Amino acid sequence: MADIKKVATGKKKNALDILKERGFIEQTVYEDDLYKLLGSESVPFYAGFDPTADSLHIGHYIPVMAMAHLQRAGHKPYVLIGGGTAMVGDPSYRTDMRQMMSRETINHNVEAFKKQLSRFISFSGEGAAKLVNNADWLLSLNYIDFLRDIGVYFSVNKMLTAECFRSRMEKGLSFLEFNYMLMQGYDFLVLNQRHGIKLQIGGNDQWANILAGADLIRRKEQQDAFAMTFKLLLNSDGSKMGKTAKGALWLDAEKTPPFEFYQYFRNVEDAKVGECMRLLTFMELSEIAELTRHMDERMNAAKERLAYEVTLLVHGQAAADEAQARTKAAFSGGGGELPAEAVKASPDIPVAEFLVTIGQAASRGEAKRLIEGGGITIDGSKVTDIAAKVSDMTAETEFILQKGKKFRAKYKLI
RNA sequence: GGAUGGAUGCCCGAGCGGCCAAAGGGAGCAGACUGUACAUCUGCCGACUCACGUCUACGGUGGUUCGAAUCCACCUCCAUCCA
Repeated sequence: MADIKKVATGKKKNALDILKERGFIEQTVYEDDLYKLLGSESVPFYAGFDPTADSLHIGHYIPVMAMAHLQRAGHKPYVLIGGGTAMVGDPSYRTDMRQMMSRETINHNVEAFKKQLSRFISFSGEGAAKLVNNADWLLSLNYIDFLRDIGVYFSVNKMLTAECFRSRMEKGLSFLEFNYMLMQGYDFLVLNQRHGIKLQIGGNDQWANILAGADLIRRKEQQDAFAMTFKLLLNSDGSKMGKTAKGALWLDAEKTPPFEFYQYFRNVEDAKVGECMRLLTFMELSEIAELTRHMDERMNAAKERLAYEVTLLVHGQAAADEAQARTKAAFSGGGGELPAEAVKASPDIPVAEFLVTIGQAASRGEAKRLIEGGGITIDGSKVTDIAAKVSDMTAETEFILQKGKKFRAKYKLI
């Protein structure tokens, strides 16, 4: 990982160039002016996060990395927690209305966010990042004042042309949700007035909302305000990257164990490895180019590196090392280094039932189907009889069980 | 407030009295091919049972019927049109 201070004090490169060459940028406004601004002074900027869960997930990763790059280039990050807006729910690109949240839940989530964010951006020292919560100004808003001071600047006609609302016109959109754009625009205005923030960044799905704020500042305050949105990580079939069977890929070790997290990146498709490295790690571009030069099995080395780097950033060195070691043990044969998991069961337990016990099958029926499909191997020999007991397969009480190609673990019966 | 249409398995979606644990697609899991990739192909895909089979499921509650996801009544929620 690059040293923050060294980068910050070294010969400064324009942050926009850094983000551009790594492939972050999707859209900007007044790009030339923004470029000059970023090149001439330390610019306070912000990105908003909805505290709708108690962990960030991979979808937040890119804006967070962008914040880190900007901070390293000498700009000052503000993390806006949407404690107030979360009580409304962002309608953007959603087919259903979101659940509204209580203040307690939101506060709990904010704490969790800060902890995770501090791995990427610094909350102390010079240019420290700051956390702000829009509940602080949104909750005390007076409706009439808001309509008069802010409402006048918004054209409903214009709002309706925004893609995020248009797609909702068929399904239905409540007035509550319709106001989300005004509130988010207001956030930008407040932050501009209080902290001199001139730039909002975010995912491209936030483009309309970010623009609303920048426009509001330009019209109401006659001041420059800029917007920047980032690419979304997509699989080559166009689906969002980071979806797993269990839902999102979380940055929280409890929700997505580091090993699983590591494996996700170990398995990204070849074509996306370079992109992931540029967007999700601080690796040098030249090194990335070198590692991803060959589109064949040499790609595996690049994927190992990617998985390691990303896990290191998110979970720290110990977790990254462990994930790597477990991977070696599980996939490079052997198994001596695999830690054995103790399971309370007799050697006479049927294999099918054992699979259910260890959580590798949801029901005995599924376990039997797995065996019928030839997916289960114990100590190297395939289980072929659905009624087989563990003791039929091995005389040992400690053995290696494989399910398919990707699951391999050692168990000890007690 | 009125009229009409709708609610089906993890998701989308067909079924419209017995042949329905419910077509088709997606997701998922396993197998083949590989490089722990992508794409492709094959199988599986409610629970329990070795199995015959049994149970639980088509928004909710009742009803008609030998038999209901399918018909009827009421309720809940959603959409469209009219006011």
